[in-house]
Amino acid sequence: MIDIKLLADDPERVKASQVARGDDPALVDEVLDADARRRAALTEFEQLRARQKSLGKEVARAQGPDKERLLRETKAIASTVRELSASAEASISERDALLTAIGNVIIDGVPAGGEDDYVVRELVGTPRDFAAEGFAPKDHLEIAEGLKAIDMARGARVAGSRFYFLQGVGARLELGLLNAGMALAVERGFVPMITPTLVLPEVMRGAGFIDRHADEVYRLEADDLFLTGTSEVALAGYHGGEVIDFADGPKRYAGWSTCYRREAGSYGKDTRGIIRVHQFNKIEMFVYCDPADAESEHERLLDMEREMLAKIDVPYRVIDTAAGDLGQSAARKFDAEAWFPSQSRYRELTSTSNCTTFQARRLGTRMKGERGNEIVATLNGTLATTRFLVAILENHQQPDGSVVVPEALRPYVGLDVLIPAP
RNA sequence: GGAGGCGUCGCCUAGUCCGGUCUAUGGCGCCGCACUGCUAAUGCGGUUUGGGUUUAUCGCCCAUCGAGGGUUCAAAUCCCUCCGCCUCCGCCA
Repeated sequence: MIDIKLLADDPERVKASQVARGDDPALVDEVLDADARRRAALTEFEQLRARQKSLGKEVARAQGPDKERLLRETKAIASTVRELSASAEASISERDALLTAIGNVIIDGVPAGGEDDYVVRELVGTPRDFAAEGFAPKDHLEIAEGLKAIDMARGARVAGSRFYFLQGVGARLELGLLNAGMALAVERGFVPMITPTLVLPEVMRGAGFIDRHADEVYRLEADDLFLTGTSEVALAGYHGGEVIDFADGPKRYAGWSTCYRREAGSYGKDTRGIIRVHQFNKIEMFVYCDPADAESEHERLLDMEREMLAKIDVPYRVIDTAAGDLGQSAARKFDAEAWFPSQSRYRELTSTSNCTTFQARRLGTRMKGERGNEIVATLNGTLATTRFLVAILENHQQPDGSVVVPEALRPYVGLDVLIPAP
């Protein structure tokens, strides 16, 4: 949720952000109007409520006819107090409904526009020249089938489309990758966490996954719980409602979890292999910090992602995502996209978002500041995920169908080369 | 799954039976001031969080006793639902 004070103090800035996102700038004034109605309704209620309370005290003290008279008076206003209370509450809900429709205010420098309006920040490595090597690159699934590393058909039989089994060297590669990621996180001072993957509605909402992503999320109706699509949700809820002490620096966590996504809006997209699936594993970094440190923490997360991409040794680029392609909570987002030889293009492998105070405000996560308790900033970023396997398999494939394990992963995978099964 | 107990403003705690001087008691901790060569001790004052009013301060007001409903002129207190923790019983990987 955005800070209502910012709307009042600098409405033009918020409107500019809305325009850059392709959202409606008129919302800003609608929220301000709704807030004025909220204050008016609240004041009206509070004044009569104060009257009711002071009458109540007199009632307690009074005797005889005085008491009768006071009781008549206070009984007369009771129903009005109730009505005013209800309309004050309604005015708050109306304001909040409008307020939650406004996305986080983008950071200066974020490119305006939609999905295709990103700016490439850097380009690392050079795609392999398979033609020069004399063979055509296979896609990750073809390679994986040769290695008996991924079984899509049985995945579909057991759980439906977009499910799969990782088996043999595929399972070992994933475990090795995730362990390498966790080791890096620990080395850099992140607290390793294995998080709940089912959370309460309030946590799901707090993390920002109900308002705009509702149909991408699995919900267990019988228990009113949600399956999380990332450990970001549980880690965002971890310090919900708390006042954090940053004396020892930001709180940095690395959450390991299985992730579940309905992929409702992506029928027919990336149907082959494990690029887009309903269930996968991921190590997600999550940081709570002083808002003043948020941008430097964002760079730190991006550095972590670069290190991880260096470990798997694939060509990649980093893009500064355009405003319209940001999540509701993000003020800026950097994606690292790896080269997929089978598609001859870069595809997202990691994504790191600076949510500034937007997410923490809804979650009620604060810190001791100079002016009392202040809302903290939160940031998140991918460290390693199942999709990395696609990039590893395709970029390190050999003409004979084997795949060379990137050197940095070998101690974790326990293999130097993945050899096709007989 | 069943039975019972508990949940109070950082921590501990009084208050709940029997609704109204609860503007929630006291202690610990913490902050400020005084006294003192320093520390300690002592004394005095302050110390939930959000919101409204206010240029701001001071102040005043509203809400907040696990959460949400209800009863009532009035709820920490009575009723209902839910959540969490503890004890016992049952079932079970």
